[in-house]
Order: sequence, then C-alpha cells, then structure tokens
Amino acid sequence: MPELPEVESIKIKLDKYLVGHTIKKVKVNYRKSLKEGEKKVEGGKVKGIRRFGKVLVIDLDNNYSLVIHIKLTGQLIYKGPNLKKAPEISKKVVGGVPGKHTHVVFELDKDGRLYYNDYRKFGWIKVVKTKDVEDIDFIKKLGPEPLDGLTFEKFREITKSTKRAIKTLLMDQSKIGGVGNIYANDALWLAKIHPETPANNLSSKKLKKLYESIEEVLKKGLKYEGASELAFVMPSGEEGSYQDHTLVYGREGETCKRCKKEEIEKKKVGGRGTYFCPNCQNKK
DNA sequence: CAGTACGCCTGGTAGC
DNA sequence: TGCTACCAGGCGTACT
Repeated sequence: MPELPEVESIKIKLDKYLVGHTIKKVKVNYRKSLKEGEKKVEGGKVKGIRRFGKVLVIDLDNNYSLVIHIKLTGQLIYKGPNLKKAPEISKKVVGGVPGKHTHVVFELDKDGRLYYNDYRKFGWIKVVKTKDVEDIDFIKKLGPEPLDGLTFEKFREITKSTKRAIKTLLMDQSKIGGVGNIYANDALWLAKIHPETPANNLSSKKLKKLYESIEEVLKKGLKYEGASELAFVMPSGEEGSYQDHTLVYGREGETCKRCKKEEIEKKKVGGRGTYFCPNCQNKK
C-alpha cells in the first residue's frame, strides 16, 4: 500500500510533470473523493509539490493547495506534454484512464490532464488555502518522519512510552509519519524483532537496530520507486519494483531469506496482515 | 487518556 | 460455469 517511498515516488514525478501547468478546469465525478472547493483551484498554476507522511500537497500560485491522500488504491495519472513518450499503463490502473474509477479530472493547459483514480474510494482530495495546509488534522497530528526529523532519541522516547505491539506502533501515523504495513514488516524482519513484541520491552541495542532498519528499508523502497502491490503506480502509469525485493512482506510460505530454515508465517497483528520468520524473529 | 472495534469500498478468491 | 459470501486495509470515529 502506498507509504512513504510510494508517495515520495509520486511526488518526484509530479514535480517533473506538473510544475508550470495551470489548472483550467476540475471535473468531479464522485463527491466523496473531493467534497468541495474545486472551483478555487481553477486558474491556479502549479508551483511545487510537497509530501507530509503519506499525504501529497500540490501548491498553486493563487494561494490554494490540493491536499491528497491516496490511501490504498488512489492513483494520480498524468497525460500531457511533459511526458514525452506515452509509457505503457500498468494493468493495475483498473478501468483505464479515464475510466470507471476516475473520480476527479484536472484539465490542464497545453492539453494536459491529471486523473485521480481510486477503485476502493478510500482516498480523498481537499482544497485548502496554502497557509492552512499544515493545520489540517491529518498533517497536524503526524509524527516525525524516519528520513527527516526522527532522531534516535525521539524514537526511543516513543517506544518507551507504550506496551503496544511494536509493529502497531510503527504504523501509527501520529507517532511516526509515513511507515505502513510493507516497510514495518520488512524493518522488523531486518532487525530480527517479533512484530508483537511490546514496544517498551525492546533493549537499547534492538531499538538502535530497528531505527537503522527502518531507514534502510525506506531507502531501498525509494530506490525501487515503491512497491506496486494492490494499485500503486506512478503518475506515468508505470509500476515501482520494490514488490520484487521485499524481505518478508507478502512472502508467506517461502523459506526465510536469512536463516533458510523456517517458512515465513502470516498472522494478524492489530488487525493487519503481518509476515515474519518464526525462527529469526523470536519474542526475546 | 490509551487502546481497540467498526465502517468506509470493491476486486479477487474460496466454496459450492 | 456462475453465483454468493467474505476478506483486505489506512484512517476517522465511536466506544471501552
């Protein structure tokens, strides 16, 4: 599911394609995706793209911004002059572009288009004044980011303050911003920590290893431009490739890459599918 | 206050 | 084959 590396990969592409374009018209096909205010962005020229955790912000030169959370299956697909050759659109773009899951269409100048697809309709787009972006609830509550601002001291403080399962804590956006299921699973495997270990039971040594592991898996995710499982694609319509390089995520039944002794197990932790090696990641 | 269950959605899949 | 029932999953909300 789109997490920090996936959303950052989208951001990098949007920076390339969108900046300089003017939004001419916005068409909303499904009201829950964009509730109100779309007229306010018409006529605005894209100045830049920002990311806060898993949220994207498109800043315009008319003092308004688009804040976008693509949740599980949202897709932002660009067509226009800044994408020279039309790439092959992944079949993960269910229904096509535009298609039956295209809920919002941004018509741009120079005959460009930005399509918002979302087949499960969990994602949202908000129109807010640029100066108010950091005041919207989701961003205001967001914890520090692993690759930008989360120090080890802060990480230790967060983990020491609760007995919740470490994996659930890693995915709590109000504690740490940007980590979701894929990278939480992989970081815990890399640090050899059982996902259900109470956060405040981890030794300093384990914590340090986990802190470094989170950074490592996120960087690897960025290198491969995110994991295209479910519906993640970049604005070009192309997939990322981290799904081919996950450490444990999605590898139920496969032999552990490290110990080569046990098979990866899957169980629910805090209601989420969780993968781990019962040999490497013991509870001690 | 901290922690958890539920609802939002639809494509995919298991079971018949 | 075709039908139904159920599930995943980020996050807001309601509840304990």
